Amino acid sequence: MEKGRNFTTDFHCHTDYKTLLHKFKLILKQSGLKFTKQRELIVAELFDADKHLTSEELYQILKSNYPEIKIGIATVYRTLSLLESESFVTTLLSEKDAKKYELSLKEHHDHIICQGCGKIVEFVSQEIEELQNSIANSLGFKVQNHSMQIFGICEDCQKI
Amino acid sequence: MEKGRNFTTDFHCHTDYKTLLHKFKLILKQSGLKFTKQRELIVAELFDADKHLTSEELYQILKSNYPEIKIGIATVYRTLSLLESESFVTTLLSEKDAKKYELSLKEHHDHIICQGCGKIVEFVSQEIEELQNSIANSLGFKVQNHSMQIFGICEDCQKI
DNA sequence: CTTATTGCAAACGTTTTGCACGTTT
DNA sequence: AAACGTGCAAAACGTTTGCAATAAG
Repeated sequence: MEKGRNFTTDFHCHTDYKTLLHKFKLILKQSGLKFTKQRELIVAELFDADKHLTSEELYQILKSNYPEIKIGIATVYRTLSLLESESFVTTLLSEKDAKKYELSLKEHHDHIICQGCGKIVEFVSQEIEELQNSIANSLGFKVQNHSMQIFGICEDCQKI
Repeated sequence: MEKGRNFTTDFHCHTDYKTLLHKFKLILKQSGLKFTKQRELIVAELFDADKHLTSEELYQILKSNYPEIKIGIATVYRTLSLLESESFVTTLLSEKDAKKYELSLKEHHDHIICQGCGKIVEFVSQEIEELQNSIANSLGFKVQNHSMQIFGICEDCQKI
């Protein structure tokens, strides 16, 4: 953690593509599901993506990167739902647009979103995490998950 | 704040209906907008509601409580958008359903949502608020707003 | 009398579904 | 061969919009 900061924006990606694919195949096998070309490419593109993707964005990327294979948007939706239910991807709800997905490769983190340009910065604060857990416990809840977004204007957009 | 807790679930509602309505009329007048029966009833029902409402729920309540007046769902959507842009209501995005609205009568607060029964408990932690602001500032963001939801299983649902 | 607001229905963007065909196991 | 997955098109869902009629200021 950087000096003087009570949070970090520095995440470690624990997983390489080979390990990820193996984990994915394992999940499929355990549920009696099949490993298809379409599912493979969806995971591959999520791995390569450097940002959160909507189903539509992912679909367009797949069509343009792999013109030789057939893919329908329904398959993208179905696969993302599957991945979400397996906690293989993390979902970000947005005010205006569609759901956005990213692989759950990184450590858990929260998001700060610029309302000007849509830029997303990820961060995690151990202090906040602990407070959230302590609050939920006091209220008798067993925590499954949480999401926190800060909405604001980033440095660049403030200059405009 | 209760002893031994680093948060509170005890909010004060600063505003009675008369004051609320006056504030609403003022907003309308300042924007050159008109005070209509439909807008009045929407605000009245939001005031009476003891939970977050979707546009559809609010529409159904209005039709059943006031069968004598005409109301269309488009008006409910338009009015909620107006109220949202004036920060008169607070919006809660949900994973599955539509947007949910509540009047911004209470102090700012966050939500913990039971995935079993949908129950929503509101809370606020001054410590978390301060940490959020300090993180955003360090990242160069000017904070406009933030939302935090914890998802879990409430005490009752854990027994089932 | 002017302007904003309404209800309606049609349009919209996102997501889901039914189905016949294809692929994986 | 059996079971699951696929693309396609249609449907579903929440939400927005164009419009002619209506109500507020």
